[in-house]
Amino acid sequence: MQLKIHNTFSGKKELFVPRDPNRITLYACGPTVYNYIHIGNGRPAVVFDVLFRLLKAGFPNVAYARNITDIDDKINAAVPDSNDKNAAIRELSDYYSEAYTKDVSALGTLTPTFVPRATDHIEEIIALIKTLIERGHAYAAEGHVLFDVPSYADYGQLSNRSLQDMLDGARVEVAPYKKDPKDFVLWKPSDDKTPGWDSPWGKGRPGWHIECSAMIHKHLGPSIDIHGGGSDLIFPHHENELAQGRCAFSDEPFANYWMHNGMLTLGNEKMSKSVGNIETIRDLLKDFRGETLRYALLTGKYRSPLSWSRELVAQAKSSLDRLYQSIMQVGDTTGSATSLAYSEVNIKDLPPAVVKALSDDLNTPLALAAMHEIAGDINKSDDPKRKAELKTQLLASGWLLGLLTYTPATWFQGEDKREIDETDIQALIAERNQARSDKNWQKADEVRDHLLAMNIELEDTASGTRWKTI
RNA sequence: GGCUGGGUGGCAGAGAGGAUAUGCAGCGGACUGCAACUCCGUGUACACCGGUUCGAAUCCGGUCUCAGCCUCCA
Repeated sequence: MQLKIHNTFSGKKELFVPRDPNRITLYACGPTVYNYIHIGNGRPAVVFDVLFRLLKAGFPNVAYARNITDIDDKINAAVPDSNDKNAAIRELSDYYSEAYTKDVSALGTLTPTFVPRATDHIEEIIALIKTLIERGHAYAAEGHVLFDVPSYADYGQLSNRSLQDMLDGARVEVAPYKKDPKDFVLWKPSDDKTPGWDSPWGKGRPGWHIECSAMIHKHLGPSIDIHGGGSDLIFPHHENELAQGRCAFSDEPFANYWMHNGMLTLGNEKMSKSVGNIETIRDLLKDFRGETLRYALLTGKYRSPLSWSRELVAQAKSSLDRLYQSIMQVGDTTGSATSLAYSEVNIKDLPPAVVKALSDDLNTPLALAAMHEIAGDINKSDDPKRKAELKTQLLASGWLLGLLTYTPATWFQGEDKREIDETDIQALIAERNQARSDKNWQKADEVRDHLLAMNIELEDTASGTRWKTI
């Protein structure tokens, strides 16, 4: 597979050369769990899920880790003071951790190979901090341990900024125990109301950044192929992860390729909790299927900002309808019914246009266009054998993008929005068809309008009358 | 101020020196009892100003403008 990846580190599109073709390693930053995630948080989950699927189709073994950060001061702050605040914090992070998994699963993401949680890796984190101190890249001060930024000459390489740039207009926190204003916290002291673990530096908890370095090391190794996340993580999160990884583990690149997805905007501004312009996946799922949301997320290239709107989702729904319509046209009797049957598909059995698009730095809009070409060919062909072949291609492509997971019947006749049950629909259709054979058009139209008022649309085909929920 | 990446038809969004992107919506036609689905047809689209070139939306320079990061953020 000739996969090209835009590498944030070099700022260029590069040919992907695995460290070991027999074990591809991919890490994507997951959420800090203290509330429901919004659709912008879902983007990296979906984008790196597509990458995971593509890699799986091209390589025998792909190890994909997507972490959950369940120790953070924002989580602590989200819980009111109480007798057992620690237990309450744990409960909260457990709850939102499950909510996260549920939400991204609704977006059709596969379960990653590893879903490590920060609090399950305190030992590794402490060991990592020890190593950094031993190697002269970190120091303890007043119960804290700090990373010594000036000790790492390459600091700033990933985010392409010089130390001087960072100081200009800097809003870095200047604490008395810091040797340098840019030094960042690896470990900080905890009081009784804050979760903490015993450590050589007293009871405390890890800072942000260090948990990712530790989990990557444990599950994937000292160096990995691809590290991904949102573009807002480039600095400082990934820069710091990189510094920790390089200083602790090896002189090899911490990650060979860094990939960053662009932000979703809502109303000309980045969707973010602090601005308040968010749409949670929970809320969106009340009106749309997860697959529709996923399609909407994939209509833009992952690196570009994507302006989110209900209209975008509505367009995604119509576009998916077209794909499902063409599959339905072939009929359920021929071949597999959904893309789920193609989970073991190999790159060589997929439509070249789709593979080519995705291999070019995950060009999902182009891949979707290729799928629509296939759908159009299905509709235009009158050779049943050819249609069946094309349907196979379409569904296999669907697997790669995580779409077309429904049977057409379920897609169009799903129960989520229906206000009438199926037997009644069938009875009304029979009534209307009787009226039609009597050439009682007025009656026939009345029945059709009646159904339409209940969001049921009819299609008279050569093989009978079909209905769908709109 | 520094660093990124953008500005494409009503909307979304690819492409990237000479090509029909694709989808949604609209319009005309075929099919249909009428529709729906589907098919066929349909858009002087590439922010602006210069330059390079036989030829530029695509390259170069400048202008305007938008978003992101520089602080927690996906």
